[in-house]
Order: sequence, then C-alpha cells, then structure tokens
Amino acid sequence: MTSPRSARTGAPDQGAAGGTYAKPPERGIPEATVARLPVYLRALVGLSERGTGTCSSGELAAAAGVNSAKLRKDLSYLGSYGTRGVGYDVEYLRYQIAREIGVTHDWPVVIVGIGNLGHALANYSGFSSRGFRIVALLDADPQRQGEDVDGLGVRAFEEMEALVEQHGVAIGVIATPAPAAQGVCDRLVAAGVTSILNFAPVVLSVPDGVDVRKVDLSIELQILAYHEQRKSLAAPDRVPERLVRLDGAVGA
Amino acid sequence: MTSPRSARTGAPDQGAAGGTYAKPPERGIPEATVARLPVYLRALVGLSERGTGTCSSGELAAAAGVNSAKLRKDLSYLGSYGTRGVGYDVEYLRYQIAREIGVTHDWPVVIVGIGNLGHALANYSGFSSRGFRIVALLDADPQRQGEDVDGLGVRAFEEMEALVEQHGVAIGVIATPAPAAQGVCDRLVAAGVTSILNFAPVVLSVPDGVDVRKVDLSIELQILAYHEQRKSLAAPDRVPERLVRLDGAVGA
DNA sequence: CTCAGTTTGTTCTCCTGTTCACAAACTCCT
DNA sequence: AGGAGTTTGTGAACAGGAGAACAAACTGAG
Repeated sequence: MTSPRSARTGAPDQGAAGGTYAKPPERGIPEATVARLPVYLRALVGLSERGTGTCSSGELAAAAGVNSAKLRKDLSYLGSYGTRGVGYDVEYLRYQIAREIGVTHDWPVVIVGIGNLGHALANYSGFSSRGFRIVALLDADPQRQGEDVDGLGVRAFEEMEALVEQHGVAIGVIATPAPAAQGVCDRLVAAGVTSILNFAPVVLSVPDGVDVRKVDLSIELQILAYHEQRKSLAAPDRVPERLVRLDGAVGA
Repeated sequence: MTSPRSARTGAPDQGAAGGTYAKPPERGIPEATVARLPVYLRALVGLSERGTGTCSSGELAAAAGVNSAKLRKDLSYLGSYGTRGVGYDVEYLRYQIAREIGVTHDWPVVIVGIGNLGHALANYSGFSSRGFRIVALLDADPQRQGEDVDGLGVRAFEEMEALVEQHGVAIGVIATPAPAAQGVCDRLVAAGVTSILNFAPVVLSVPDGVDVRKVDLSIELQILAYHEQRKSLAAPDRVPERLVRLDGAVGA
C-alpha cells in the first residue's frame, strides 16, 4: 500500500534535511511545467519584495494564478525544496527555480528588426532584470543604423556573425516584417544561434536542434474574438449593435 | 465493424453538396483547435494571395507548420468543408474559418498604456487586416495625451467608459506597467469589456465571464533559456565561455 | 460502366497533463 | 514526550490532445 515503487528517481531520498544539495533531477521536466516555472519565479520575486520569508503552496499558487496541487506537482519535478507543515522558503525556492530555468547567469541576446516592436523589446526592462542582456540590435535599413536605442547602436546585418561569435549569443529575437523573417532566421542559425523567439507572422523552418517559439499578437486577439462571439451567441440579450446580422440566423 | 455509432452529430449529413449551408456546429470546439484556427487562416490567406484555388490537407498543413492529420481533425470540428479526392477550396475554407473565429466583422478595440509596446501595437498592421479596429488609445500620462499615434489621438482614462459605450468595445488590450494593470483591468471590465489581452507581467483577477489572455515576452525567453541550458548540458563540447560554472558539478 | 488513384473525415490508441486524495513529515501546544 | 493540526510530495484516476490508420467519397482514365 505504501509506495510499490518508491525509488522512482533512483536516489534513496537521503533525508531531505541535510542541505548540502538535495537532488539533481536533470531529466524530464514536462513542457507544461517548464512554461509555468517563469510564472512561479515572478510570483516569488513579488513575495520576496514584499518581505515574505516563507509561503505555502496555496499562497504561491494564488499569486501565480494556478491550482495549488498543480504547483506542488510542478515543483516536485525540481526536487523536494519545501518543508512539510511549513511551506517553501521564498528565497531558496526562488534561487532553485532560477537555476533550473537558467536565469542565474547572463544570456546574451540579439534583436533583429528594430521597427516599432523591436524598439519596444529593446527597451523592455523585463529582459535585463531576468538575465537577458541585449548585446546587439540589427536592422537592414541603413537609415536606422547608427540610431541609438537604449544606449545601444543599431548595426547592420553584416555584423551579425561577428557579434554572435564575439558574445557567444545563443538566443535571437526576430522582429522583422514577415517576408524577411526566414532569411534572418537562416542567417542567425548559420551564425550559431540555437534558440529563436519569433514575432514575425510566419512559420519558420529550422534544422533539428534549434528551438523556435512564436509570439503572434493578432492570433491572441483572434482567440479572444472567438470566445467573445460565443459569449454573444449564448446570451443574445445585452448584445450591443456591434453583433447584429452575424449569421443568417435572423432572416431565415 | 463499420461505425457502431454513426450519427454522432445527430444530423443525417444531408449530402454535403447541397450548398445552402452545411452544418451549424455551434458546440464544443477544443481549445487547442481554436488556438490553431488563426494559423490556418493566415496560411490560407497566403495561399490565396499566391493564386491557389484548391489545396490538400498536406499542403495547408505544411504552410501552417502542423501535422496533416491534426489539421484535418481540426477542420472537421467546423464541419465538412472539404471534398474527398480533391481537397479544400481555399476561398471557401478561408471564409468559413474567418466566420467561425468571428473575424468577418469588425471588432472595436481599445489599447490602454501607450508606452513603447502600446505604440508598437497601435501601429501593428496585423490587427486592422484581421477585423480589429483600434478605436481608442488611452494613457494616464497627461504628457502623452493628445499625441498622435497612427492617426489616433491618445486620450485620458476618464474617457474610457464613454468610448467603450459609444463604440461597443468588447476587447481591451492592456500594455501598461505592471502596477497599473489590475486597476485598468477592473475599470475596463466595469465599463463593459469582456475580453482582455494582457501584456503586463501580472496575474489579473477578473469576474466570471471575462476572458483574459496573457502575453509575456520575458517568459518566452526564459522557456528558451531552459532548453538552451539543457542543450549545453547534453553536449558539453562546443560550449562557449558563457556556460562555465553552471552547477556545482565541476568542483566537487 | 468499372477500376485505380487520391484525399477527406473519423475512429482508435497512446501519451501528456490535470486533478483528487492521502500518507509522510514537520510544527506547536499542552 | 505526545498528540492535534498543517502542509508537502506523490500515487492513481481522469480528461484532453496527438498521431496512425482506415473506410468513405470523389476524380479521371479506359
């Protein structure tokens, strides 16, 4: 009844109160959990700034906007960093999550495409405060080159390879117009970049071993629109004049 | 063996070639499918602009960057809009998806917080081309008010309620600094907005019936960093100087 | 008309992720 | 010290999505 297979990770648990180092999980954190770790990290930073020393899974879950059971299971993939009957030490857990994600050290980043969005990204404080150091801004437009954005000059594409090599850049951000994105992507990959955050509304094709994440502003709005439409259809009262004649439902 | 329960939708299929109107699904499109429909829509627009009249599920899947079986299953939730042995009519399918998402008619939108990101959003052409019409830009800073962004003046918060009412705004975009976001959110909801796209790095709390989607730029980068770190650990060769002393693994 | 080739729509199976529920472990009070 | 109260960590049921595989439906050639 008590644990038919207790040694799932192979290590004999070793008491969990010794403290030297708890457990090296190293293998297989589910993708869904990885996506939530940064949320927990941000919530912990908030709690820390408010002077909280310890917090329960319930409190942290509320701050992160998730279920407390899910939070505990997520954290259990990293190791046993809590204390039963007490909760989690905010600073300790914060460090452990930061280490697991990899934001305890600096990640040099290049941003390609310094239009409106590129400007916004270059100025976004959330990057630098989380270990992401923008080392270069690149744009194809000679008119933009030399322009100063947040203390960094905009450089030409031609310098991409040298900059990536020099700073050891592994992560690139693409904020170019759609037609230019694949070309920029290919060039980043050739230069040695292995992770790409893509804001251009295209599906990038990359070789194996390169990660791409896509952020598409209009897709998010369209998803909202879908649900909004459903809401209006479900409750036909309180519908303003914006939704008349949606379908052929009225006339027929 | 052949279909123990054939009448899953209840309707007798009625031939699918009549053409007046195929099927009103109206119920239960999986969330994962909803999130992909805009991607298909964009791929279809691309095909349409290139003059393609018909396409198979394989072609469309390639353009959208997904599996063809998944694409067919997704489309089947909307109804039977393809022809076996032929494929999908690009224009017809495009319209059907657009209608299902709700982008065949205009969605008036307000953007709150006209900093760097708000500027970028206001200028983003992907919105207007998909039925999202920005009807107001709002900012708390009196210095920004009156400034002209893309033909629209920046207005004060005080006008929010009147603008939402006047234009029948259902969707709001929050691009304010984190501390202001919850207050803005409450006010938008009180004014009648029922869908919110949140760029501020906070967890918004809203009443039931209000949808919130969050876009967090730094979280995406952190997810990339996690995988990048794993890649470096898995292949310790070709690691530049940026990843020395990651863990206590070397000294001990 | 018949038959081979093509492509959709759907079913079935597998896998990932979520949630519940509870034993183990800790604290605090008496 | 002992017992009541808390809280974590995790096994196990449950739900939902992904992919393979196949029958149904269409086209076109002979």
